[in-house]
Amino acid sequence: MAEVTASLSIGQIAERTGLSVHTLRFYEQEGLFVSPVRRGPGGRRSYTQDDVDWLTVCIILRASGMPLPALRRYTDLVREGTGNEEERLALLREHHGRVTSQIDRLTQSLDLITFKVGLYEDLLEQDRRAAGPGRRRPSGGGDVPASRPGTSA
Amino acid sequence: MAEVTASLSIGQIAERTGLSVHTLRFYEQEGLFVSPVRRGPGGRRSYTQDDVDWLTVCIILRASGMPLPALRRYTDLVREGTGNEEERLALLREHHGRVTSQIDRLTQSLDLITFKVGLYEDLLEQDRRAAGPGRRRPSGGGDVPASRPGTSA
DNA sequence: CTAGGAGCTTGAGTCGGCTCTAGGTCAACC
DNA sequence: GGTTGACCTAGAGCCGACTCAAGCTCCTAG
Repeated sequence: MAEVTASLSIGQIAERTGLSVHTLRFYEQEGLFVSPVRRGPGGRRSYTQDDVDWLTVCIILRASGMPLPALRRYTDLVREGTGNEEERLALLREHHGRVTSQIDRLTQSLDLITFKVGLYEDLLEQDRRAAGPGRRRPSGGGDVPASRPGTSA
Repeated sequence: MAEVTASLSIGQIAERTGLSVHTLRFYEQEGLFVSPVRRGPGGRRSYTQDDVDWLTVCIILRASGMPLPALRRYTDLVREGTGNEEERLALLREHHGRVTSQIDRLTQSLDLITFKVGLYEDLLEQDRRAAGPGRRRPSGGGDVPASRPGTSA
């Protein structure tokens, strides 16, 4: 129970968020802070734990592909205070949709990749088993050039 | 059984892959075709169904975030023919890992987003129910500025 | 015979999201 | 009192992946 509202330097924020100091200044410029960043002696930025918490949310939203303009809009709404919850909800729902469909796309892609990995594993496994008697297998993993057209996996 | 190895124009390829003609030429320049794109009369590019199949794979790999250099490397390996299956497998496995961890990250982010959507839904629902007797709720959805520090959702 | 439309090449431009540089202030330590 | 080291500003640069522009060649239809 020592630090109640300790003020943190940009370097400390960088440390605990994983963002670079460059990025922190850039985000500030982009309006991604709910309350204007205070300044300490010498004009140095001074942050609070609240800023870290907000940045944590921002980082998660960015990591899930929310574009900066959307994030800025959301920040604006929060900064404006209560009364615009419908719009915040709409924004979050839209992003929710984007993320789920992105997960779907990735999952589908993953199917193909897993399938191809399986093909190559089998192929190499067979090669290894046929290694004693000097056999040479001429076929590939579905990607071989000059294979029968229309048979690519 | 009409078209055995019909040759397709760049426009037709664009149509059936969804890539733009610009992008097709760009991909060619980037070495993303297994066999060199043939040319028809007047120097026009002429593609086959095999190219479409390969592009389909490329599109899926790109959609799952494989960078162009990796995709080029993979293409190179396939072009070289049999003998490098281990490296192809390694490449695919690495990408497989990237994709699964990306899905994990997105799924985690989705948790937060779903949670926040829930908060705002509840909040608005309460507002709606309290609408008769002229009550005004002063609190937000976990993002409100000037809420108690450390309580942001 | 000419007007469109599809294609060609080279090279530049765009966009999102950082990332870095240059040149300066300031406080603290040796 | 000089040299770090963290910070400041304004603005340029970079990277990945396209995307477009200018100026040309064809072919085909009216």
